[in-house]
Amino acid sequence: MSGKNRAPRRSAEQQRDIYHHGDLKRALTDSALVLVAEKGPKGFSLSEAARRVGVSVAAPYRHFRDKAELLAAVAEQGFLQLHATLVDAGDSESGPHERIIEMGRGYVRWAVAHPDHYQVMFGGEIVKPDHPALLGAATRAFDDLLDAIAMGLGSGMLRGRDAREMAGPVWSLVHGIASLAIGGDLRHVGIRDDPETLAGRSLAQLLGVAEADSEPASSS
Amino acid sequence: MSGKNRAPRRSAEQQRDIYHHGDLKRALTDSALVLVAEKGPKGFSLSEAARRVGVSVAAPYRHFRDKAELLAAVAEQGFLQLHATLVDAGDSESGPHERIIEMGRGYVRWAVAHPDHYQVMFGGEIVKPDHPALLGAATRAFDDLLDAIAMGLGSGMLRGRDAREMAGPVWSLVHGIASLAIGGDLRHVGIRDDPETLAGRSLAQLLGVAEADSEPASSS
DNA sequence: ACCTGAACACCGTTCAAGT
DNA sequence: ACCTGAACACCGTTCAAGT
Repeated sequence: MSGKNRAPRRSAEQQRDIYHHGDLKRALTDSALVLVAEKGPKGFSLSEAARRVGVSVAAPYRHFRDKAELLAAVAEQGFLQLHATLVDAGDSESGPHERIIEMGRGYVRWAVAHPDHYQVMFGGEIVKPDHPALLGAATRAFDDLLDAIAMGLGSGMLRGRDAREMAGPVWSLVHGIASLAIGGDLRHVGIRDDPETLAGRSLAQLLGVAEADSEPASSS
Repeated sequence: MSGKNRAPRRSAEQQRDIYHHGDLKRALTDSALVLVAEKGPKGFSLSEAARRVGVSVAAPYRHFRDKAELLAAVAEQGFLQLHATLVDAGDSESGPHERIIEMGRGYVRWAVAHPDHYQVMFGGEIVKPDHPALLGAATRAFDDLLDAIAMGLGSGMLRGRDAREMAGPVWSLVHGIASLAIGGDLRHVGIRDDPETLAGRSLAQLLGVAEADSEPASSS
């Protein structure tokens, strides 16, 4: 009796068997994340991700509709990390201008530190509404900025009408700096400032405030 | 005698023979441009470009080192068009602020009108310094903006220290708007303004000037 | 339920061979 | 000098078949 009697036969591959016990999906996204960081979003291939994780090239299709859906999962992870970075950056400041500026600096810092990941998130290979979880994660990151602006408006210390209307230029500015810095385009035209510094200066200019010298003087 | 006696045998393919009389290079870039506009930079393939132009898939390698070099030629064409657009936009204005704003609007207008072309130019598939002609064309477009700022500084109507330092935020802002608009990201977070309008508003804010209502009132 | 093997159509790139 | 034909290694995706 008992058709389930399967003792662990190959002890060398024990870990692998356990790893894939319903978690091939996570294993693949982890592998994809590493591959994207190693060879860039262009060099990433679904086949290699499958090989690395020890399954056939057809196996991923049990967990992802296609390559784009796996990349969407990678992008989603990126937005979660970016969200955490923005929350951290915003927490360390009290005034609305400084808060927005520090969030912008944090945004650019994360982007240039993870250029390939950032390119997956914004490289245009994925249509975000096709992947609800990705769209949600992206929206959450944007909401961090939106909330900071709304708080500033509410306190009266920031002038403006609508938070969403004000968030457009701010996001565009930091995304533009991140994107051009990653592509090397700023450097190519002789702009050699550190991107994070450039973000701070640009945001101060956009918000119409004099810029603090480098890092904030104190946190008290 | 005469080994060159080759009368036109296949009249149907006469045009094609003439077309490739030393101009396969141009034929391929033209074909690539159409393909990129039709199927996006992602869907573009060197093989299909060759097929469309009526040569074998190996033929392009006589004229381009690899796929990237053909894409670089396409990107170069894009920067030439963008340059022309910026010159046009700048010519129609006299004050430095208005000039810069109109150039920014022109930049975004061209980008959203040619989204796939723009993605080839900034999608990160090409390393610009590897293709001197491309780098030159890109620099020329950036110089349009640089010149407008330098003129404003020279006339004293624009305040600031260094033109290149001021160009960074301006370019980043319009590139960010163009890029996020093309990716649909602005729409996804509820920012439904026309990108060109957003560019005008954002630049006015960055430059610290009150914005003119929509289009400039008159050209005199 | 989940994975493999094999197949399909399609790439980018190389190279000997043709004219 | 310029192009073809054929080959190579590599994709993404599908599907019958295995356990």
